[in-house]
Amino acid sequence: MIGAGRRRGTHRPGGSGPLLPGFLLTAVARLRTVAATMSVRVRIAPSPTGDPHVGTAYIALFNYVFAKKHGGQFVLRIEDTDRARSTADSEAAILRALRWVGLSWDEGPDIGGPHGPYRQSERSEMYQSEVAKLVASGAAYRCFCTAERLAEMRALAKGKSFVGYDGKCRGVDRNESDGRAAAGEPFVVRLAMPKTGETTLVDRLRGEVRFENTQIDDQILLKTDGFPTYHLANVVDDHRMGITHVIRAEEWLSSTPKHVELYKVFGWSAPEWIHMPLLRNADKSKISKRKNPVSLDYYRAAGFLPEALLNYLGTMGWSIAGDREKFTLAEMIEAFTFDRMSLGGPVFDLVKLSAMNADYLRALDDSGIVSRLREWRLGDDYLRQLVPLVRQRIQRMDEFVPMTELFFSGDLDYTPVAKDLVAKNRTAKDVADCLLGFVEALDVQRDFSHAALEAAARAFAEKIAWDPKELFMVVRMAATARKATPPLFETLAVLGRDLVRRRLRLCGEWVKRRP
RNA sequence: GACCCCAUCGUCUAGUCCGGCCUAGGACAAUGGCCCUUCAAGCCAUGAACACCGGUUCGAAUCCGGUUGGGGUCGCCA
Repeated sequence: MIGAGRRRGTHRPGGSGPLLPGFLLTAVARLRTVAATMSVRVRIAPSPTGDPHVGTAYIALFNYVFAKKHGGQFVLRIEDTDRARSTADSEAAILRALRWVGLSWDEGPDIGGPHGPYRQSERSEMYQSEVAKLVASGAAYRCFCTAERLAEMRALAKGKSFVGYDGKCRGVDRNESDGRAAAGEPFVVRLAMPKTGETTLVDRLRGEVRFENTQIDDQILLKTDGFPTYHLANVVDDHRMGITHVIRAEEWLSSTPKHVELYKVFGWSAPEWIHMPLLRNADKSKISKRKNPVSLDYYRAAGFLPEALLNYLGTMGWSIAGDREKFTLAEMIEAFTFDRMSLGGPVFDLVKLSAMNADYLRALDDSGIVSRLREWRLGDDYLRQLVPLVRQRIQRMDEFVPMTELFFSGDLDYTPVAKDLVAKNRTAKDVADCLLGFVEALDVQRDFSHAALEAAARAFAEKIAWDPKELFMVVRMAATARKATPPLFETLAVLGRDLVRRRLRLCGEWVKRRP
């Protein structure tokens, strides 16, 4: 039943009963299509908790293209409900990176729009008032369980078929619940999922997907701190912002029934669901920073052209035609349809991306390449950062290029420093663990000034009980493949977080692999 | 483990909806050659896949079922 006609356009939720004659059906379908065409509104909703992710650009691209194809709007919304991890810095980096790849939005936190604010942290009252309605109607309830109890519960459920929340507080009497809340006892609010039956949804790419309700636990909607979880905020905002199509990564598919239930209890009509395949590492697991560079800033720093990256992302799961893989954004919009999606998770392949980048680079004329090089690292700004690092060392200008070569390279060859990398009192594993551990520390180090880096390095040295000097030397060699360099932290600061982390990780892995 | 999704060359994919035109096409990578002072580029060529089993059918990569395999989710993260 599901098999027939799925994933090839023919699939449309809604009435198609045999009650209408064919020509009328066609007319209705046409009307519906026109209506949908006029009203398409989609969004990308990144969480500002880290580096701008290549997966965000991927999903944003398909949202953008779909919106433009149908003359609709593409909205950028910031999902910063995780107060502990969200940073303004990360948000700015995400916007900058998205703009760098060539995407733009019709509404967003930076440009405003009729459905603002576009930052969830500024919409708290909306979630509060919406969730109050659910509690009043009994569709949601307060849960007073402590984190400790939940952890115990999960430990107990390990290996069992159901591992979600056991519903303990669902039976708490309303008066008691009100009283405890009034008395200041901390609580979260959970959605009271139906305990029987099933929830079905129609995914544009897969057709009907069904879930037994017994498999779905009572999702937290409001956290103890009063902030909403993704599930609540996303549904409330999508509804209020008039989002018609939710185009997001497949990892959301299993929580979609919770969202479907939320739309139901709110009495709102749900958007169309479109779950995109996940970008993968070479081993087919979900793309991750340990196995792939995932920061858009890395791709920029590594000299990829944004239009090449965007084109490549457009070939991930989608094809414009059987024998064609190079196309512009405009061509993609022109040709776009979800009917040409394939659902196997595409492996993100740097080698193929590089080949495509080569095509784009070589298609430029000479001065085109020159201006790209200037935008990249051969501009005054970058050169000026280099000068303080070499002015004490330079005697003639002809030494500048060889002296600063490492600031213009990508991945390095560590063979020349191989024997020095692992000191006599250390094993290769020590050094690799150290490097990889330091990279993890740098992942959350947004301030990349030399002073902040030095503080971070000293703290890390203490943590792993290494002499700071030894750590500094290992980091120096990993970041530069040399033993003699300009001052370490100034060097790292100029190289930037993406290049530094990439080199340190590669060096760590290289050391580990070496016999 | 439970639930959900997926399944064509090593990788990205075309073909699958509407079964025959598929001795399965293109691209990246690989290999060999041509070109060339060298390298790169370019050009030519080669190897490389319908996961498996069963069913439906005159005919299946294509439809159905099962198996296997891979992935995702199971957070007061998104």
